[in-house]
Amino acid sequence: MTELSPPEAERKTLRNNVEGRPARANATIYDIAKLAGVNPSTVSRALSKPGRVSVGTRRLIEDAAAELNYQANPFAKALPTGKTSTIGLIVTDVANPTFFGTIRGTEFTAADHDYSVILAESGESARKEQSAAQRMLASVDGLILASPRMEDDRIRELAQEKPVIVVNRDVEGITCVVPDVEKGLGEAVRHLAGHGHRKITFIAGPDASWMSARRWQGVRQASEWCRIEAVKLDSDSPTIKGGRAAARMIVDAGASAVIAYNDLLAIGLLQELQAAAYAIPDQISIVGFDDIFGADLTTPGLTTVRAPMETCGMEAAGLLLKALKSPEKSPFVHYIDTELVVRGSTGKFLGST
Amino acid sequence: MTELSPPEAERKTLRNNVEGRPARANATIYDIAKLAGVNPSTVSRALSKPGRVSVGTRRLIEDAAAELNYQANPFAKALPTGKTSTIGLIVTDVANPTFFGTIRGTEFTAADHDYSVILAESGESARKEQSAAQRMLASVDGLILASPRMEDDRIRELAQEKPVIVVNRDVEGITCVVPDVEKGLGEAVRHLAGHGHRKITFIAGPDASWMSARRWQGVRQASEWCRIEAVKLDSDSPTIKGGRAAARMIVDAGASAVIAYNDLLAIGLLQELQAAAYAIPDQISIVGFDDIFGADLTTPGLTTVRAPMETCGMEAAGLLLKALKSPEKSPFVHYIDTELVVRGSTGKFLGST
DNA sequence: TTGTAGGCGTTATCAG
DNA sequence: CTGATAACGCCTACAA
Repeated sequence: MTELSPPEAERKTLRNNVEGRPARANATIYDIAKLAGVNPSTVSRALSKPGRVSVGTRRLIEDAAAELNYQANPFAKALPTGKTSTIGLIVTDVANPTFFGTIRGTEFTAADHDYSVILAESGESARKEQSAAQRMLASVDGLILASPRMEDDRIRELAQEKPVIVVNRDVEGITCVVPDVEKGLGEAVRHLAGHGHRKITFIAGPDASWMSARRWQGVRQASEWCRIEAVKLDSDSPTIKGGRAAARMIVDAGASAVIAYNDLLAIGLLQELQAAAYAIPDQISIVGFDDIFGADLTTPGLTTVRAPMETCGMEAAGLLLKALKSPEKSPFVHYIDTELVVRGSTGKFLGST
Repeated sequence: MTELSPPEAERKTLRNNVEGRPARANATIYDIAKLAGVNPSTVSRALSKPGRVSVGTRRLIEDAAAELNYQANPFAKALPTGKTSTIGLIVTDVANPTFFGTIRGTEFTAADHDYSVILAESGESARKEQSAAQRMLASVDGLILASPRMEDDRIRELAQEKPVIVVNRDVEGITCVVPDVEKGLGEAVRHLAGHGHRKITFIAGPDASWMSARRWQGVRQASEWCRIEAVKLDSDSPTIKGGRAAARMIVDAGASAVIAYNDLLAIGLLQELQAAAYAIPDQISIVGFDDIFGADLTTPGLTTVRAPMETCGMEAAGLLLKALKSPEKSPFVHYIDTELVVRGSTGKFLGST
């Protein structure tokens, strides 16, 4: 099933080397040096800081490198310099659609700058998150923490070792990228108020989530401004299941309009309510948050506050890269605008039962 | 802007936190050696192959390591050994829900074995994919290619350098993990046939996609077996948009039942058809493939063939790790069962118009 | 069982 | 501008 005959000769040809050496292992600067007739250190220089070498030898070296199909060993490179050309990204849940955008954005701008991203998942656990971060620390130039669950102090400790960018949360002393919930939530509340709703129910996410607290605050403020009432209800988990479970609470609370901590919750709510023959939005209006993939797949489509996570990911990676170049900018919070996306799950309240 | 005063003394203090210091710069085996009063090489041994060292010194060393909060430098470790404890994962599109499962499964079992995964995206381009693979090659122990777009030969070339596992495609000579479309598709076709459909239209994915070809083949075979007709139609892109665009074709083709290359296509189709006032499934039955997140969010829910991608990811990572331990198992294709998930988008054909 | 001495592939610091 | 030569942190024969 595998090859039988000795590909010996063939191999030798493949690894075209000065003397037919086992060019197997990637060529090194020594090989190049030999081929170009210069000193290895000159090769290193020519390759890393061209300009500090004469044009002649430079071409010579570049040609040799090309011929040998040279590929610098990233580990050897990282050893003396400490720079790994890698950034670490930790998300709480790889399978949570919220993070797809973040992952993608990060990957995108990282690749764009010839950086690799190594990905880890914390599974919503502060402990796992921290150990993942710790493990990563040694092999990356910097870290992006998406919706971190660990304490502020831990994050600051990390940031003392390597540059850290936090997404989706505001940590004092750390540069953060966070969707500016106020704008979108303001739009949402006004939208609801404009449709005659006098009271808004907010379904919160996990207690540990900074974002949840922030969103609730946003809802409350906007409600105050609009002179309508706002109450908070807790959920088990920020998932579709959690949303379904929360449905009864909502009904019991006599809500006519609810804003959920996230789309998953909102979708679960929508499903359960519909299953119980409630008319959406006629009897209850539902607003989600995030505008994840699938938010427009429900019937009616989910009205939601869009948080452009891909932009956040790109922004975060960009900031991190910048921090790697010029150290120690004073940290700041970078806000990304959110906006209301109106679909079918919200409308005028047409009475109960 | 850098430090002014001689950090000499300070540094000394910072390191070796015997006195409760921060232990700033990572400790090395030298530090441990000093603290434990042994030779660095002994430390190395004690840490990597305990058992080749006396219990006494071992404890001594482990304690010292713990105290210094020692963390081996992965790069220094990788240099002499060549092992990186990292596996590379390349997907065509990070934002495509199909891959979420793969990513997650891979990350999961990798982390479980103390491996990191570094992620790259090819953007559907064989060229970008190959360059990504090439770049990665140097920094990983092995590679997982999810739905690769590059040619078989290129993949085999890669596999000659480092172990490679392919997901979602069958490449001769390479260990692959592929959903066994036959079973699920067979169920789907029988399901449709059982509902009176005599002709099935398959909407294909990208030409370059091995999977698309395979699925079409599966549909054709099952149709033959069921004695019904099967025709193939091409799509622009395997996305919701592509699905919407294909709607007219479908109608023109007079299809009563369609099986789409993937769920995205199916959802797009569903949306567009509904927008044109077609009744689903009364006038047209729609079957997707993958059972991505969101497939059950549509109304009616999408009947689809579920491909358990998370399992595939775990399987792939597992196989790769195994290949890393014991080299050169003969490659084989590992099939993962697919199954039909019946939801609301399929049913009896109730006549046209 | 433990210490000695090289080496892994690059970069960086000096001289020349 | 270029060539020696010493790190970088760890591994591994080989010797003691």
